[in-house]
Amino acid sequence: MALPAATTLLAWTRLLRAADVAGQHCAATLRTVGLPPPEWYDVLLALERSGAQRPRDLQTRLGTEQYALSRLIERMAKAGLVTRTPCPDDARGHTLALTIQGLAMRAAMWPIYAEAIETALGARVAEEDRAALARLLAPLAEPISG
Amino acid sequence: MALPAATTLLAWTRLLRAADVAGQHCAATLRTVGLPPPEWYDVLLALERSGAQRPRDLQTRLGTEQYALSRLIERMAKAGLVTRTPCPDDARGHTLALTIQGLAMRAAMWPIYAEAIETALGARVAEEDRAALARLLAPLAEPISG
DNA sequence: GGAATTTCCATGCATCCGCATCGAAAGGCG
DNA sequence: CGCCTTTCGATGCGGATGCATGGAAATTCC
Repeated sequence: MALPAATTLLAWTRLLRAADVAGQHCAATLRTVGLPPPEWYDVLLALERSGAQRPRDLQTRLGTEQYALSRLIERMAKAGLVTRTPCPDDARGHTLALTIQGLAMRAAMWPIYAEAIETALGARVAEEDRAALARLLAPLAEPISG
Repeated sequence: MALPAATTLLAWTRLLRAADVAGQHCAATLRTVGLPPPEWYDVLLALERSGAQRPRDLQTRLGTEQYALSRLIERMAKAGLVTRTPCPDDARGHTLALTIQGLAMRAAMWPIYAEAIETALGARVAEEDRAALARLLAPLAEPISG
């Protein structure tokens, strides 16, 4: 295994820094207006887009750790945004579904979240560069050794 | 403020995902061989490269939150990797310096860390693409509105 | 010089995360 | 069927994080 080239190290530090800056900005923006953090949005969106589903499916879709998702779901259920109903054909699990409030919350979060994304990324990179960036990041967004 | 374009959203999701995948891989690699997490490396490297310095300087250099750095330093001091000596010309603060063990720890971490970076990034993106990626990420790694 | 402000660092508290593990159900296999 | 392995989801526990705040020293301003 070769040691990293200079371009690798530069890309590495910038990748981590850029994601941190952007992520923090979004989380902070949502928080200052009293809305839940971005990961709640991801769950709400996934349930809205792909319909009611089991935690395992959500876990694969979002790429979160099992225990992290378990507790995230618990908090969101406590907040009345999702429901956990027993799964008919697998008594181990349950089916997650959005509530009306969950649907409303996603709708309420979107404008704020969208503007934060625009500020953190859209407004700072030209259109053609964003396309190139997305293309270059594609392989890195895949799980390692898969 | 315009809402995000499609390329913005794609770049956004991939940026966060890529950084998470890469960061997790590195942290996990270090942990499985019993070494401290990546942020310890960053502190050790900064102290080695730029010499003894105050927490504030380190904070600016690394872009961490003040309280996070304060507690990180405390853990590293407890582990014997850095020392905190009273600052001669500012009685509020102190000067951070590497110990011999801190120097040794950075040296011990580097091969493992480097290989993890190579696996997570270097081996998955071509040389010319890494250069392009670093260039495209440069503006995003800067603090927002600064 | 003295008061108000700002900078520097630490910390109480609640929350969240990571790891390991657990209980329960499903699936595989003789 | 009875046993063993795998999958699903929750959780105890220690530790890390974020937020707010605190205290102390430095700086600014009059």
